[in-house]
Amino acid sequence: MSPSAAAEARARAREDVVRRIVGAGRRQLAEVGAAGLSLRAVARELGMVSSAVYRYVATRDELLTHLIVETYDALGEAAERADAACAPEDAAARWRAVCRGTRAWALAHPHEFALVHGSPVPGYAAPVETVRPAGRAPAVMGRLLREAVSAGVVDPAAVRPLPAGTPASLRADLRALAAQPVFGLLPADGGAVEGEDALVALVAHGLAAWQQVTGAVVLELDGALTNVVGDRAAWFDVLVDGWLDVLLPGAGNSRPGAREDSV
Amino acid sequence: MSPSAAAEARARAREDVVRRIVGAGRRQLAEVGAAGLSLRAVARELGMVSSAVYRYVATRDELLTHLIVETYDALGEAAERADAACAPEDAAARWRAVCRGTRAWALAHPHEFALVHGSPVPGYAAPVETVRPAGRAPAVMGRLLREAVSAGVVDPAAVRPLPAGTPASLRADLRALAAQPVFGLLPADGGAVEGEDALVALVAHGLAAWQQVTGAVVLELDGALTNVVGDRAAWFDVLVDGWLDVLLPGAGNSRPGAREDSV
DNA sequence: TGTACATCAGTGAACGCGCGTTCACTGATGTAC
DNA sequence: TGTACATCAGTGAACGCGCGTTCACTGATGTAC
Repeated sequence: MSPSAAAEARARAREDVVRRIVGAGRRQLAEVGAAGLSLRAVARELGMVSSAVYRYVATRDELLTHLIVETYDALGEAAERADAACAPEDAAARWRAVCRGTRAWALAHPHEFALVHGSPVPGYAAPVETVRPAGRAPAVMGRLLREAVSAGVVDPAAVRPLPAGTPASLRADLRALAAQPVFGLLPADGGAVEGEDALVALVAHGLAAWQQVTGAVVLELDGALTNVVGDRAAWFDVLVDGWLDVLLPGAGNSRPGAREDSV
Repeated sequence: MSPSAAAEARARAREDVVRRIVGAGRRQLAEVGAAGLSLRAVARELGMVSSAVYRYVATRDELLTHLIVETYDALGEAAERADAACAPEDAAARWRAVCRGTRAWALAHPHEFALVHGSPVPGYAAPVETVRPAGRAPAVMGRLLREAVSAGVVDPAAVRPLPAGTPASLRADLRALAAQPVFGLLPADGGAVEGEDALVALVAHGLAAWQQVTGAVVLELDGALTNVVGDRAAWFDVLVDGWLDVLLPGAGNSRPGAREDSV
């Protein structure tokens, strides 16, 4: 065995153990939630002695960070998959699919979802590595809007404008958001574009819709709908459909309404 | 001192100590969050020995329940106060005030807000006493809508109907919600009412709006807007104003837009 | 008016628990000469 | 080919911590006769 080959094998083995540790952490997380996650329990599940884990993970918080990154990725992948299963030109179907996919993933992995969208774990501050994967799911919605505009599915003239009283600072923030690669609706260099106001307004609607959808899922997981609405999936669909008018105005997208299984 | 007077004095003293315990718990909560709340720390803050607390509170979970009830009440009171400060006939102003008041309270008491609207504390199940106070803040929005309808500010004919595909079970849930005392938009006995569909739809919009507003606050506290929007208050106002068209259609409520401090 | 008794708030020690983290160690594997 | 050495995964004991909860107790206060 050549020296480098041996080193590679060692590295592979290391990575494998790290994967098993993070996997055990994820199973723990699903059972007891982030606040109850413990390195000792992870070691126990893996049949290691607790101190051995420290060969692979420097600290409990580092394990948490791994888990957060993995969670964002899994959530993003769920959104991407739901999107990819639709006909690319059917923006309304894509929007619905992404929303439903997000909700389904969250219901299947409540503790993991809470880890990234719940109250922060006491004493833990999310490090930088966490920021990039966090954008993966929102990016799906962004791409969807961008493609709808460039395909002419959305009529910019029909986009509801921002309220007259919107402060300039907020307009600037939203413009910057529209220019980010995620949306790519405006040139990043800040150059003027025809119909810019409408595109900025569209991004604002997209952000609002994302907040509505994500917030609704958080509240549902929280039990906020207990004794209020029984058929939560149907209610979620109503919520989601309510945005179609706003996100995809013009071109006959208005009030597409009915689900496949509707009455 | 008569026997009963002595008993009363003892009872008053007891209540006072319970109040101080819950107060210390609240301060703890604000500092370390619900997961970190400990009876021992509460006792320490009060200068008692930890076992003495058990004279007043049977268990850590009972203290948590006290805190949850208090939190719902404080949040409800904030909403009520914001509402009461408005001219009763100005439904749009009331809606904005209630939303802003809710957000302001949440920003001022993030851990308490997370206690009732965040991921549940591991191993804690909210008991029944918790249900009634939970409805206090939503009730404010309900009352607002009911009064807007009965004062003729809302034109039922202009209310956007539910999507055609809404399942009957969901319609029934929403109808039941509309008939609850909170809304009081439909008779509780289930008797038919003219324009019932519109009122049910209005309640649905109210529920959606409540989810949007509450969800947006949860996500903001979570840091979801970090590096996205700087002027969060202005963004929240845009969100809130966006619902006016839907919640208060007709009678010139449409697009009231501008804030007092608008450009 | 005085004494025996009951009530009950608060004390202090102790229980058993699980945690994160450190540290000196063993033993296997691969490397250098 | 054989021996001395380095690397490093995993061990086991220990540290100090804070927690929830129990229990036998002291001491003050008020009650009954």
